[in-house]
Amino acid sequence: MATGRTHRPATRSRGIPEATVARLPLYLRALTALSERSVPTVSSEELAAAAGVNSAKLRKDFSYLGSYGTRGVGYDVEYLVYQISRELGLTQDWPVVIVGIGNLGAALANYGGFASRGFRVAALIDADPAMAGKPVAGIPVQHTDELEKIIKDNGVSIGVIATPAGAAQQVSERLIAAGVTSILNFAPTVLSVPEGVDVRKVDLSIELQILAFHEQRKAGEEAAGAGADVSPPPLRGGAATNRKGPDGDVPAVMPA
Amino acid sequence: MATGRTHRPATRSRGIPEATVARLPLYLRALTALSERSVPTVSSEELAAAAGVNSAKLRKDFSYLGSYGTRGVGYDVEYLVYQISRELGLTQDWPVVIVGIGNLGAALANYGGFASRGFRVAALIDADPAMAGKPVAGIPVQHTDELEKIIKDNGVSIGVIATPAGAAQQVSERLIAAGVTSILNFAPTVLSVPEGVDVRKVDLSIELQILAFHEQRKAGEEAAGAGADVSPPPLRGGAATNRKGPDGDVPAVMPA
DNA sequence: ACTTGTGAACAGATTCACAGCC
DNA sequence: GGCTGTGAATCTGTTCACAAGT
Repeated sequence: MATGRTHRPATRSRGIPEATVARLPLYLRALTALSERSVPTVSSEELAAAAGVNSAKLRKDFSYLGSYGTRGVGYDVEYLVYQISRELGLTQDWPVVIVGIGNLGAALANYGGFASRGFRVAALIDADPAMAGKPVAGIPVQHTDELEKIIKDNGVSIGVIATPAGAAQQVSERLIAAGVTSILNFAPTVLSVPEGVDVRKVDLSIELQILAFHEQRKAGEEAAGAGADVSPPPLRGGAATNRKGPDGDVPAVMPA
Repeated sequence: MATGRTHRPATRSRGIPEATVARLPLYLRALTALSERSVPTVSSEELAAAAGVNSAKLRKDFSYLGSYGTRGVGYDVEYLVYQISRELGLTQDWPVVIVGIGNLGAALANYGGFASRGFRVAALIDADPAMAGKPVAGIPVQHTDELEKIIKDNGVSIGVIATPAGAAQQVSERLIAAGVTSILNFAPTVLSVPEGVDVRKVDLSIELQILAFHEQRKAGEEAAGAGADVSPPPLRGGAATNRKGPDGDVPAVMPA
């Protein structure tokens, strides 16, 4: 097995940190906006502001791609747009399929930013026979039975799952068996997939819960600042070790 | 222990790492499923598998919340559901507004997982006067003019932005001015907000671009393993230092 | 015997701060 | 003078491995 070194940073300029990869699309968007306004060059400071990050981070990120700037001047906008696009693999067109054309699937199909940047909706797939043939966003919906054929005929390697949670795992298995190796999952489930398949998930309720956590904390600090006590009735003593409510403690959530 | 120390880990059990917070909703979902199947206890190993993480990470995460397990046995499902819910602030109900009732906004409004877990759609808001009064997901859409009043009357602190990119910044400013302190942004823009306001973003095209990056890399490694050359025409020499195409290099993207 | 809880080691990401080049 | 590129320092997160508790 001399191949497939997925872990080590390889020789050198390969092995861009994951955190950097996740920011490249952000930079690309900001650069595209500058390009449309025909701005020729931009400093790390300006670009960082536009992308919502700090400039040291941006420079470090770019340093993984190569030395694409000019000291004392900044970065050439067009040049960088090309380099980042290439690094992200957007100089080629990726056909994607969307499975599950409910409200969300339809919204995704209609989303413009799709086509604009290297992606093409190759097909819409839904399990409901009544949907078959109906056009959504100008593309006729096809039945799940056709899934394997569609994937193969179009050389699709990226699939978007927008089905109900219950169907997602099975859909992912069919996609993968047919040749898909990257999945964007909107269904609120953990997908289990074989080694080598990438999954990214987008989950509304998780995001809201994270916001709620911080929101609650803000309320608590505010109250503390004003002199009120933060934790009124529920447990959690102040002692460092040996907490844990023994048993009379789970208040009105459902248990016995 | 004066007031509002937002940065240091405080005395002790405050200061749950951000990465842990982001996983709590995942654990909660897995636990809820177990709870529905009336499973009384679960080991870190089992729960970790269900949540798609490894067990050491899960135990470490839980250790930030307190000692809620029993050695040799595992965790009590109901008890943990309650503790995590409380930690996330889901024992109270959070009213949220959705601004921008296009395809996506409607999909979000219809999304069930919303109401189920501590969130309540208090209002739908859209700038199109033609939408006003129309019910979406059983809730009548209200006009943007009412935004401030709606936020204040309902004590909304979490807003969801599903408008086009161009409107998002302005909408966020109005939400914040009216009292919102957490925003979930689906518009493909960087929002700039004052200190103390939390923003999380969900961006389809960023996720796809990250997948494309890995997809491209897979294709490259495969080719390399098979003996083919990875980088056919474009630049990027192999030399370690002193790269950067001097000027005849930007191939057919748009520049001069 | 089994599983949690956690220090300690490790790995990854961010920030600092400045040398190097325009 | 101004701005990039990057080592070094720092911070955050993950994994290991085992002592402690049931």
